[in-house]
Amino acid sequence: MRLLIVDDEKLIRDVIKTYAETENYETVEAENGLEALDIIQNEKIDLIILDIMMPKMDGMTFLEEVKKINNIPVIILSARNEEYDKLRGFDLGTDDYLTKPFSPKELLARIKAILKRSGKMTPDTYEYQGLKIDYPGHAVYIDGKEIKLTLKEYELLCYFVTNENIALSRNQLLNKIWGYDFFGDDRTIDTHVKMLRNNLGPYRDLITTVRGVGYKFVVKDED
Amino acid sequence: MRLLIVDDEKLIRDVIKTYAETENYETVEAENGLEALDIIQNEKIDLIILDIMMPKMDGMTFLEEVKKINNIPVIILSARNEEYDKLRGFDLGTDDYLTKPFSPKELLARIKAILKRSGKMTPDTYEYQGLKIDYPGHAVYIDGKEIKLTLKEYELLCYFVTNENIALSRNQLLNKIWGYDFFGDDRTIDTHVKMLRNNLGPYRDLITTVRGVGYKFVVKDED
DNA sequence: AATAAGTGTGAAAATTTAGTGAAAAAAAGT
DNA sequence: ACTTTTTTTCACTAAATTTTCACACTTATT
Repeated sequence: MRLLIVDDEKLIRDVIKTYAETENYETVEAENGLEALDIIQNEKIDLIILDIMMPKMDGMTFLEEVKKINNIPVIILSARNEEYDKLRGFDLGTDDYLTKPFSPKELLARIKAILKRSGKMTPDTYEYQGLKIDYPGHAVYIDGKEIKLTLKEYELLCYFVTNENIALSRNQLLNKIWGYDFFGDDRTIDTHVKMLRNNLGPYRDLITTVRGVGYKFVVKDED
Repeated sequence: MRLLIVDDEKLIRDVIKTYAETENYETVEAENGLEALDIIQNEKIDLIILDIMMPKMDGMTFLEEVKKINNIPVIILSARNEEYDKLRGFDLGTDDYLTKPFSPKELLARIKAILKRSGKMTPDTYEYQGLKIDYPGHAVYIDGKEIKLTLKEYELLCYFVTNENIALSRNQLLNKIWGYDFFGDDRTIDTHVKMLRNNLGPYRDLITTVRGVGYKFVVKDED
């Protein structure tokens, strides 16, 4: 879950960021509407927290733009009694409104609520047949029995399952799991895939090789 | 029900006290954080009403201490428009926030609400097999015999048990237990975990290490 | 069939990480 | 002021993880 925090005051951004991170949300910050627009066009953002009072491109204008471009839910922050009326006209369908000063608890509660109803809740487990990943517990089970994976193997598996049926190049895997600053050997991945496959036992074939590209985690729809 | 009112202005304490008593709450007063800390360590308090702006030990510091020591719910009072970073100390669990000037009626409503839900939500003991934590008493028992833990060990254990089966990163532990302003060594945690494990004796294995991440308190469901 | 390119794999080497005891530093008691 | 306790840092070790690499193997191409 990635939240975009749009506020011109760094202090407020920081506070929100701090609390958001305790709930394991990733955060991205923007200090004005222009910056924010740029971000939502280039990154995947699940929810925007927007201070309506800002210099440069003000909140209202930004909000209009967002609603044109796509449907990311927005939580609007505003000083009490400020432009509440202006917001009337808005379709607050997926959105929420909060007056300052607000308690972080309240904000987090609303974030949770909105993400939930917009169907974007991160599930905390993944399951496919007898394969189960318990994300909070950092654990993987096969037919109910925990299998022990190293961190890299675990990360690899998680990345695979969030990209079911998509071929992932070695480069993609390196960048996402090892980070952009890894300058080692491509083939390191192969070794990790090997070990992951071994650990997956009966499910080892879910990871297929895409020759000349990389690997793919293949699952069949089970309707 | 005993409420602790922490505010440097006697006038406000008196107002709150008066109203609280109409609802048959007992009240205890403190005019600064130090005094208040002393009280919560020596008396049974069910709810704290805390003015965030105070001399001596200010409200935030006090709040952090309270949250470390035990789990008493807090209603925070604050002048409107006061800086938001003051909100930082929130434990988002059981607290509430109220801006001055507030109506006594509103305050009482929140008191009632919090006491109601904290009555249900905050059990005052934790038990798993022969391991028992007595929160109000700040004590831990193994098979009925008290074991003596240092404060950090106790805090660590409490945080673990409230996050059963969830892998906790060192960072998370540092932030939650040491506070966001601790800039020491990661490995300090390891040492404390070591000591906690030693003290847990037969239950030492409940704390498992999650390599590359941190630690996890693992309990098996006992249906 | 020969060749080239890409992949699987086992094992060794390099690196990282966690457990630990002991010392230093800080805090609390007396 | 002194002792005791708690907390933190640190260095060393053992162990686990990660990476590299050589060689066997597979697949695609000519």
